[in-house]
This record gives sequence, C-alpha cells and structure tokens, in this order.
Amino acid sequence: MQHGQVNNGAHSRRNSNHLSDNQIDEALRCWAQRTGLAQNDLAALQALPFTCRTVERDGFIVREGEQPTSCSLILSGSAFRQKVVHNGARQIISFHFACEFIDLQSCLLGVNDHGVQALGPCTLAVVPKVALLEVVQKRPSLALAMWFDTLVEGAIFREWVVNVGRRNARARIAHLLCELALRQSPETREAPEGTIVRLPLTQEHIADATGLTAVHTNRTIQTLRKEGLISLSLGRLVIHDWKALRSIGDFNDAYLHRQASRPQRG
Amino acid sequence: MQHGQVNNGAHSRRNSNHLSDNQIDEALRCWAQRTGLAQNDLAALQALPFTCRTVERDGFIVREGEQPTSCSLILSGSAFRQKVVHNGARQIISFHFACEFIDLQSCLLGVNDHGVQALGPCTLAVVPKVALLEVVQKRPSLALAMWFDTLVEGAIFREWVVNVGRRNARARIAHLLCELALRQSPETREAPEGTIVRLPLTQEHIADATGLTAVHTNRTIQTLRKEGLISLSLGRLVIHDWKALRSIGDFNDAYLHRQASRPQRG
DNA sequence: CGAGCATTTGAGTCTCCTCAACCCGGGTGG
DNA sequence: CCACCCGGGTTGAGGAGACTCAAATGCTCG
Repeated sequence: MQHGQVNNGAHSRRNSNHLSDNQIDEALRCWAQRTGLAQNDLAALQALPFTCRTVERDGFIVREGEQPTSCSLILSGSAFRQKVVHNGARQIISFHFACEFIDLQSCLLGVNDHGVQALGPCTLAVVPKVALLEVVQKRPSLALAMWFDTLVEGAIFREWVVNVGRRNARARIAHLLCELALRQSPETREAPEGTIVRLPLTQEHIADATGLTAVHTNRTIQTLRKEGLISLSLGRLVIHDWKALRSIGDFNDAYLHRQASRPQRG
Repeated sequence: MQHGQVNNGAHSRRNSNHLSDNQIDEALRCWAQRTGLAQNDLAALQALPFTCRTVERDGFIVREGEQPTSCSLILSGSAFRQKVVHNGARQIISFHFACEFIDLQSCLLGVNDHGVQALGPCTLAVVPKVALLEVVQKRPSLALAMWFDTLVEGAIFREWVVNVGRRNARARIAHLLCELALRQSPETREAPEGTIVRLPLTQEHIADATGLTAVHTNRTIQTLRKEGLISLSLGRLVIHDWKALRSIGDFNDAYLHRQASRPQRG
C-alpha cells in the first residue's frame, strides 16, 4: 500500500502561514534533536499535515474522558497535565514547554485519562493521530523516537511519585523548581544559577504540583526566599544558589535522561 | 542490512529446559494479547534468545545507577520498582506481575534511574537489549506494542502521583488495593469481589507505595478490616465490598487502559 | 477607582509522623 | 523439646508538619 518515502515536499502541507510553518519546522527539529532522530525521519515528520492553534491561558488542550483524534506539539508557551480527584482537589502531574509533544499517548490509548491545560497563552501544532501513526508505522526509527520520548516522560512521572510521596514541603518545592529550571535551560546541563527562568506559574500551580495547599506553599516559598536561595515572583524564577537548592530538593538530574546514550537508529 | 524476517524457528533458541521454554512462550503470548500484537510479531518475540533466571525475595532485578544490558519479563512471582531519597526513605513506584516486562526502558535509556526488586521469589526471562532492539527496529508493529506498553505504564505512574499527592491515607490504601486486585485478575474487567488475590506484600510495602509510614498504614488497614471491607493478611487479599472500596479509594479503572482501542497494526 | 486575582498573614486543628514498646508465629539451635 | 530470635504486625503517647478557615494586602487591569 504505502509506496516510497514520506511524501512530496514540506511546503505544500499547510494552508498559508509561512511564519507558523517555520515555527513548526523549528519545533520539530528541536524535538528531533532531543530524541536523537535522523534527518530523513525529521523530514517525514515535517511533512505531516500540522495545523496551528492557539489556546488562551487555562484553556483546555486535552480533556479527560474524551477520545483523542490528534496530537499536539507546543510551539510556544507552556502547559500542564492535571487530574481531579473526588473531592475536587487537583493534582498537576507534569509541566510541558516549547518543542514538546504533550499527548503522544493519544496515538495508542483510546481515551484520555487526564486533562491538559495551557499555563499561559500557548500556540500548538496539531496533527491528526492517524497521520502520525501512519508515518510511525512506516519508519521504525520514528517509532523508537516516540517510544524514547514516552520513556523519558515516564521517568519524570516516577520522580514525581517520589517527590510527593517521600519528601517534605520544602524539598518538594525545591525539587520542582530545580526540574523546571533545568528543563527550561535546554543545552546547559549544569546549574542554571542566576539565570531568569520564565515560568508563568502561580503558587497554586506549585501547590497542586507538589501535593500541598496554596497557603503552605506560600509559607515555604517565603522561607526559601528569605534564605536568599531563589527569587520567585509572577512569571519569573531565579535560582541564586543552585547547589543549595539542589541539596534541599534532593535533586539528581539523572531521571531527566538528557544525554541518554540512545542507541543508533535511523 | 537486515534481510528477511526474524530468524529460523523458535526451538533452537534456548539451551535445554523445555519447561521454561514453554513458560516463556506462554508469558510472551499473554503480553502480546494485552498489547494487541499480531501472531507473526509474537513469533518474532518468541524467537529471541531469552534466558531464565530466578531471583529470591528482595533480590535486585535492576539496580539504580547501572547501565542496563538486558530486559526482563516476569514468568512467575512479582516485583516492585523503588527509589530511595536522601534521608533513606523508600518510595515504591509500581508493582509488577507475571507476563509483564519490567524494564523496557532499558532498551533506550542509558542508565537506570531506579531499582527493581523481587517481591517474592521470582522467575524471569531475560533478553539482551540489543536483540530486542534489533527485532523492534525491523518490525514497526512490535515497536508500537512496546510503546503502547510504556504508555500504559506511564498512565499508571500518573495515577500514582495523584494518589500520593491528593488523597488521604484511607483513600490511598483503598486505591492501591483496588489497582492490585484488578491487575491480578486478568480478564475480568469487573469487581474482583470475594476472590483471593495473592499479594506477597508486607504492610511496609504498602506504606512505601502510598507514601505513608508503616505504623499509620497499619492503623488504616485495621479500620478497613473492621468495617468488613477487606481481609488482608500475609500474602492474601480479599475484597469483600468492591463498590465501597472503589468509592473510598476514588478508584476509576480507566487509567489502566485495559481495553484501549488500540489501532490496527501488524 | 473599584474589580478580581494572587499573595500574604493569623489562629486553631487534625492528620499523620516519631519513638518506643510489645505481641505473635515460625524457624533455629542447643 | 524448649529457649531464643527475628521479622512482621500491633498498640500507645506525644509532637509536628501540613491543613482549614478567614481576612487582609497588594497588584494589575479595565
């Protein structure tokens, strides 16, 4: 059925907006680099029929309980995964930034077991899951890249279980901030000390991500601030003492698998 | 480079023991069914050079920090994933039972970010990761099955984040027991009420899985027992009132994706 | 200037933790 | 055959971290 390679040229695939086309290509390139994808596989991705979409703050990208039909790649902005429990409390499960696919699980899982919302205003590139699945089925190395991405995501979930399960408020928050700072500063493996990290988080988001209440989160953040470890005000995080914060949060970046020895593929 | 199909016949692949050969084939068949794998892909899996290994209670299957060279499939017994935090406390991240691969992440991630130990005595089928990777790269539908397995695992991790993050002791334990009971009773989607579930868990395991202390876990289990909801003594769990326990634990089995609409493949 | 949201502060409470002792059944060795 | 030990379970008392409820502050935006 499927003949030859991907398709013909990336320039005919989307409607009009060349600006967003560039953005999509760039985001895919970034994703491909992180997952160690080869050039021709990247091209196959770029040839997919992405469409752009913008979501305002707190807008839903994925709704719990629905059956997904597409996958979304973040072009700009950030988003968070969340689940709501019986009494109405919310648990945030992960944060996602530019150049990340948010819902690859849509490809193979029948129903969304959680929701995803935009943290701030967010632009997305959306591709029908059938299109993505099709190319993945043709290209094993692409399938491995997807699998790899999902594995890293799983590793982060595991660390989050540990974070909310076995650390106190101070450590939980420190750990979260370490992770976010590191993931936001792409290439630098070490110590995002002193750099300003754009994080449109409210303290309530932090509370929901760490399994704490907003009030207690507030008090805990204040002590971190008073100790001169961090600055954290609306939308901006600065870590003044990376080593101290890392130690408080019991943070070890191995679980992020930022330079996993990904075996040859493609 | 890679010519033709898998290899030649499954009967020449392992040393001697026909009994364990059967066990391996059976476990793989079971896994293939769960992931919706087609017959020829299953055959390719069965042709891999698995070797058997037994691990005694609490023995390590995967060690944190090491570089994995193989993947393990549980033939009998059960295992748990765990991470240790700075102060020495342990968090259990998941439990695994027969016919499950425990460390598929070994295939693509460079270093183990957590450990896996046998819960009780455990027999494993071990395959070199390079062999697994090779066949996966040849067979896209197999890659998708691996990916699917990892996605479901990730969904379970997410629910665990919610469990330890946003539920009280009573609900956490109820939720955990619901999950374990359901996963242990394979085909039945509904209500493992009254059936005996073999679970070689100590209360300390339950505590470490739910982010509680052993003492508090003990007290909480006692109230569940006194209310006639469960029986739980060394190695045996019986759920007497499934609906009640499910309600207490805020348990919704959707996240297990037991009958996910897996798209056509293979 | 007021509305609305995020943050901050206070006071009282409760869940869950800590430390410690004790019980109990099974296995081992003298 | 009994004494002992050991791991898991149980119980008690006290304490602390985190929660709840409530109100006040500050900030941004219309």
